[in-house]
Amino acid sequence: MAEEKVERFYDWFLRVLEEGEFIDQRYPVKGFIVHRPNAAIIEKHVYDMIEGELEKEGHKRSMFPSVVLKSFFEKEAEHAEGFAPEVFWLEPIKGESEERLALRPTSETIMYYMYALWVRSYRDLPMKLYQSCQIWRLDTKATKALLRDREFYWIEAHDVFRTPGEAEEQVLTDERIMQKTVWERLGIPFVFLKRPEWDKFPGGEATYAFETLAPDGRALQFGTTHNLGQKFSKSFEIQYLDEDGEKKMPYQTCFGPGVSRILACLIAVHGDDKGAVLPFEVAPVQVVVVPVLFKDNMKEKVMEKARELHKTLSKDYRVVLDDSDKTPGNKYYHWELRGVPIRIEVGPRDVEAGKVTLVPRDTGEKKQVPEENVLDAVKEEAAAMLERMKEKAKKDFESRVAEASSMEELGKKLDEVRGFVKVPFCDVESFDGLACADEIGERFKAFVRGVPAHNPEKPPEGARCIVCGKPAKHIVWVSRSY
RNA sequence: GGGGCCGUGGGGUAGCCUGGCAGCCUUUCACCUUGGGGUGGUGGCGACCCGAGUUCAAAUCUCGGCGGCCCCA
Repeated sequence: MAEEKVERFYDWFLRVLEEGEFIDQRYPVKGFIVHRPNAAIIEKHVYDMIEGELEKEGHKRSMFPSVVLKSFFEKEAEHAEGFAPEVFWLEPIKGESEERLALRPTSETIMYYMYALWVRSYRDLPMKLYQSCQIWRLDTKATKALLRDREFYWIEAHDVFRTPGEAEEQVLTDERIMQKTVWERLGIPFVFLKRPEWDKFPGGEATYAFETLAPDGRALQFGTTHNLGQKFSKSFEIQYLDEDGEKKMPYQTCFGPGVSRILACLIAVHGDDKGAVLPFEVAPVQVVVVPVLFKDNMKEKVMEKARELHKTLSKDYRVVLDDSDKTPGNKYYHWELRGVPIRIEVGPRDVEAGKVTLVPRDTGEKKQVPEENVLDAVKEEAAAMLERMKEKAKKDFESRVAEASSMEELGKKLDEVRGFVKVPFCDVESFDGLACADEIGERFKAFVRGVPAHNPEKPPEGARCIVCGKPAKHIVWVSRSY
């Protein structure tokens, strides 16, 4: 299956994105790409989906400035140090403040200045705001379309709580939001990993990441959520007066689902050698009607039927009638590349039988359905298709998680399964394990991604770190990554 | 920071070594033909990264610049 996708993933990926008119990367600035309608419309649906869930969980939409004062940026020391190499700085404006401005690489230091003004009383808490926006990070490594750009689109939700327990609870809520959207509705399987101590968000107490697997075996992080503890409330002086009349510092979390990355995951996880395969809910075109015309007396009848179908289906769905003069086969390839979930063919045979031919994108299996049932048939097929896509993706993901108990075996398994390899490891909860992680990095170009946030596996009795041989405290997930 | 590779129509490429009308595939446009898995044909639009040098003549050789990609620290 899908040789090209696996063997030369990025070539395949770029070909689908460009030929399918999802993106155009000819804009001549490295790391900045154009999201064409086919991409932007999917991204809009992904935004709607996640924003909807955030709002159900009590978040309110807002919009903050995209520039940050240097002095604000530097308030939280670890944060400033961590992000400094990736910041785009603006030239100071003549005649105005001498202080430099940065384009936001993330918005903590912008939003929390305001939070300090807004949070007064325990009655103001919890405060839960999100914004959908783009951010800029000057990544010096090789850029890769949608996977590693210098400008990307995401949502960031920033929450403020009275208690550390509420902050911890929010991390679980964030995970549930991703389960309900990225997995349930988009069919992208993922693992929710707590990052090692040395790989935390700069300025946070704990970092959790959502990761799926690209076909080439590299982990693809499409979101993170951080428990910030009181680090930012301290440096930004966010305080509230509690019921007992005491001034207190709140606890914070922030959650960042990467919308462009989720689009990349959709293409990477579900695509095949013919191109993209999109979940019905987010597809820019959900159904394409292809009339099959012959130069005979049926021609007009077929066209008429096709127009009728287009009209009927358009009541409920995003539909295109492809009445161009290309041949049918050509149209099939065209729409398959773009990932259109359902194709409906109408030809003389169908018209005579009072039926239409319905073809789901994932299997390509044609079936005839009575034309009066077409709306229901599309609805049913869309649901069935999502279930098949989920099942297939999940099976693939699970088949690419392996275990190893030595360095040699780790190297072997990484190549073999093209995915995650679980190994006994000394320590990810302090910097003690960093040297071991570095060695894994050096030998295999693979990284200790962390341990599952829930029910982490316990190392068996007497298990030892595969690098240093000290007693293993954890079973960690290792993989190459984007 | 060190090393390597490469810039030719919208996309992919040949030509470069050995200087001589820039070829092919794809895309796109028009017309005809075809139409249940990329129909065939005719015609059209469209390119040598920039600058200087050598030469009768430069995509090709030399020098400089700009841009992109890859590998290593």
